[in-house]
Amino acid sequence: MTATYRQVKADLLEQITKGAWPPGGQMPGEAALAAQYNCARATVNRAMRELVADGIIERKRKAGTRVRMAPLRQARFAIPLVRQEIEEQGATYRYGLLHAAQITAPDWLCKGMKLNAGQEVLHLTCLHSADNTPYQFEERWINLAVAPMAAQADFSQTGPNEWLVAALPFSSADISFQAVEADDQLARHLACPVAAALFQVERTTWWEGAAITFVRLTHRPGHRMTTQY
Amino acid sequence: MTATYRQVKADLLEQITKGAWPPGGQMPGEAALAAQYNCARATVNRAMRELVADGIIERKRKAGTRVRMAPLRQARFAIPLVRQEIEEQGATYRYGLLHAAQITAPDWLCKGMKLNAGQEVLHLTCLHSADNTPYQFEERWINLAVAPMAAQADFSQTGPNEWLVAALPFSSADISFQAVEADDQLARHLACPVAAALFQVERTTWWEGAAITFVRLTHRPGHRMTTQY
DNA sequence: CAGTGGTCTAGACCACTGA
DNA sequence: CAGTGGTCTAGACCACTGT
Repeated sequence: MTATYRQVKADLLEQITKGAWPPGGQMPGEAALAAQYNCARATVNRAMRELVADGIIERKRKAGTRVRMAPLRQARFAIPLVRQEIEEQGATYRYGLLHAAQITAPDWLCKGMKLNAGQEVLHLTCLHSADNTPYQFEERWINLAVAPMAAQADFSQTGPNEWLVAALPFSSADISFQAVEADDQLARHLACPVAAALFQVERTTWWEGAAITFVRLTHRPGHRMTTQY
Repeated sequence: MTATYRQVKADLLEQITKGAWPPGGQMPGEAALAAQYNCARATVNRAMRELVADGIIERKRKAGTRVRMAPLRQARFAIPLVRQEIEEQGATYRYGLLHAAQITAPDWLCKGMKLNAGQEVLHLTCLHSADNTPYQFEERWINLAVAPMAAQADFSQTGPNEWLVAALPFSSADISFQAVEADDQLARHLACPVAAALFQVERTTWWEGAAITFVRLTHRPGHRMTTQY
């Protein structure tokens, strides 16, 4: 009876769960397992590579494979596009551009985006609504040195995020999540009391080493971000 | 000149980034690419499987491979153990158990953990400090039906999380993140003003379909969770 | 039904690294 | 330096699914 890599992976996971090899303990080598499962070494290899990706085991050449001491707890979460997020809840999405202006990047922004002092950026503020109630307030700065075409783009109908995703699809980013108290501006736009606790996401997006955009997304009170692992 | 799967992956990514195949557009099949890169089909296959995992492309049998319309934006983040998180910042970790009691699960908890009404749970509150200032307030409920040994465990020296990780290492979980206003209890324990905005994590941990524990971790003001993608 | 990706194999060579 | 995982190959069969 030969085994598929899925079966091998599942069985190994079960053995680990049952404690066949204690955390930190060494597991048999690929060759041994291949013999045991009556399959090719490549099959065992794939199963074990996935277990590494899942944070269950660690492998080192010569040293062999070990069960992780503390299982690496990690989760993936989707970075949502506001429009999708709202529409998936069955609500009507509405977008409004509140303000747009070309300005000289302030110091704090230059630091975060690694801009040269005096760099021109496009500053936007927008509001995303669900069923006509404020859902997310967006404040964004776009680096005009990297994305000069943003100066001509029309953000009155479509959010800058959707424009950017279309214009520069594949990029990397730093993200941070935090809780903030609503200041006057946030309270006004999100129709909530001043000092309400708000969930805020900040994201700096990079394109070939240069920052394209920094965005601060502030959600209405009670917003939750959820995921599983 | 043959190519490794890394080279193939990198080159495909570059082609995609350059727009060689527009979003939604079809890419060449594995056989064609293998010929083009002068490598085995398995090599191309591995490269493309990783691009799928990265959310860049979509593949279907017979239909072929396409560049994703909207690149799947997703990020991984590590679920930290408070102790590690604090020690990595170079601070001294201190743990304190504030309260422990066996109680009957309240209704709202039964819903979240899918418990039978009247189920006994262990309720704990703890404080994690960094350099002797409050860092994270933990409120936890443990399902004694699934983890009866928790009733005998000593949580006065070690946090329940570390105990659980050791006792039941591999499990799945639902997580949610949100901003909350400090109530009296939180303000007292975290030494912050009432109504301060706090970053809160809630996590339900499952073991073979049954909830082991529900935990609510509330961080001191200003806490940020960060990651990259 | 036919084309595409999914997976397996048996064997090979290589790179890293612990003993 | 020797053992372990990392990767590649050439070929094969299979499963799914669009046409």
